[in-house]
Amino acid sequence: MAQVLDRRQRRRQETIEEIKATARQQMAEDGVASLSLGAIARAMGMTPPALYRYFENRDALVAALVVDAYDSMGEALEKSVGALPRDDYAGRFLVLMHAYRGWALEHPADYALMYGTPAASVDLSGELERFQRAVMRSMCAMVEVLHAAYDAESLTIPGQYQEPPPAVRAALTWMQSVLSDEAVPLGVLALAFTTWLRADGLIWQELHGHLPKDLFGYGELYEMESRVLAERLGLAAA
Amino acid sequence: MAQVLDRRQRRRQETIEEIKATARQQMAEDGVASLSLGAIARAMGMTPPALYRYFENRDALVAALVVDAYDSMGEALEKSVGALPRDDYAGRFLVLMHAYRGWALEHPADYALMYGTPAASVDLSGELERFQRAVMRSMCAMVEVLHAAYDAESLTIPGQYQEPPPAVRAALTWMQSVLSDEAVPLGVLALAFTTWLRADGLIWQELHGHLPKDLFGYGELYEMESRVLAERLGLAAA
DNA sequence: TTCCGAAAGTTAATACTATTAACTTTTATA
DNA sequence: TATAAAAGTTAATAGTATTAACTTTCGGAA
Repeated sequence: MAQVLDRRQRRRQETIEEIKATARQQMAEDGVASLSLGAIARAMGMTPPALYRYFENRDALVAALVVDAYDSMGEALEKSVGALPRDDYAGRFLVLMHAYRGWALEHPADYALMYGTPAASVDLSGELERFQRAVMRSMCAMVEVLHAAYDAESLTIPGQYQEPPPAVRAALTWMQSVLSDEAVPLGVLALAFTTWLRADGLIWQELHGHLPKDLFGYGELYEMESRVLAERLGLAAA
Repeated sequence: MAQVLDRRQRRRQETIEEIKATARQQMAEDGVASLSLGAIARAMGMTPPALYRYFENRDALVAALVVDAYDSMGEALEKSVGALPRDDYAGRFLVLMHAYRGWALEHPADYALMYGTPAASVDLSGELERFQRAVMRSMCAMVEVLHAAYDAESLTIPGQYQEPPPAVRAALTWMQSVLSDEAVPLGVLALAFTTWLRADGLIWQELHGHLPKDLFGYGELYEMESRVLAERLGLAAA
């Protein structure tokens, strides 16, 4: 009995993965906006209503794709710093920044899903926690790098970050709890957070901005900003 | 004859404005994604096909809304610095940053239109130049403030910004030409650009991020970042 | 081996969307 | 007042998500 259910559930899981894979492929080809259940079903040799056996509706599928995207990104980030020695703080920081943009450029549709407007329409109530944890996972790698540098006294935290205003402090404390790492100083969290947001601004502009893409040396600009940041943070190289 | 056309064209222009106003209102209420020609027509007491007398298609309407949004934002930014004396560089900078976020929070739908994914699907060929000029207008105010500070030797430009890599240099030169202000140093342009992008990252996260909004002191975080930035740029107060 | 029940998938239908074509009304003037 | 263009209508097409009802498939139990 148990085996049977396992078997069926395995096939079911395979179908779910195939649906998501097909959806990702179509997003990559025609953009996020044109993600169509009909097109997905057609590509899989099914009829559209069959998809509702696997996802409650279109939004549920999108939500699943978003969570997957965060996981994929988190994995890529974690892998990127793995090769470098733990005390090469500057190196790990730069590799992480580079990997962040690299992942975004390799998965533009997923990135658009994570940070674009469609995500706002998606209902996340119910699995909100799982979602927020997925978001925080992508921050985790940066927090680790900065935390290690902090412990080695190789991180200069601006004064304002050490004594943040109360509302900011509350937010950072919440982050601490989600990361389940009460030891990480709030200043480190603040730096990690604003660093990612700065990267987001640059990458989003590169992917979806209205300035001539071919002309703009976004890659060099990004690397330049990363180096400036590493220097300012006082991160030591190995 | 001329009067007739003028009269007709004026009525036509009024209808166009009414369409855009209705669209903006609906976006504000139900989000950008649910912008529907049918709903707009219904609210105006028309039938949907009538709208095609004024806009070639849905994308053309969206494009017009985006250009309008950039203009509105540019105007708000210009107005914000108007009250302060020209030599209060830090004050003008902070007011500008504050006005930027303020406008975004007051016009979330327009902001989503400018930076969100729907804009990417919109075809801008044809009026590309007009569009890019609209984008650059919002940068203009920041460039002016920093340029004035630069001339007064009250702006510290990081070394990397003064000697940017070639591809970045090309982009900045292009910006110079669009701003039709060849005199503004490239370092100032680079600073203005990256400053806006940083603001974008914060604001976008505040509006469309997946972290608990009520908990996050985005306002205080933004002001904090602005102050840190002003200090780092070496901007002098009046 | 047959039979049963659940899972998976189908067809048909509803309600929405943008868009085009063809037709009608309105409008402003020559 | 007749005319021509502008503005708006109805009708139709093709696409979307979604639900309901029906059918097939599948895996195990009697």
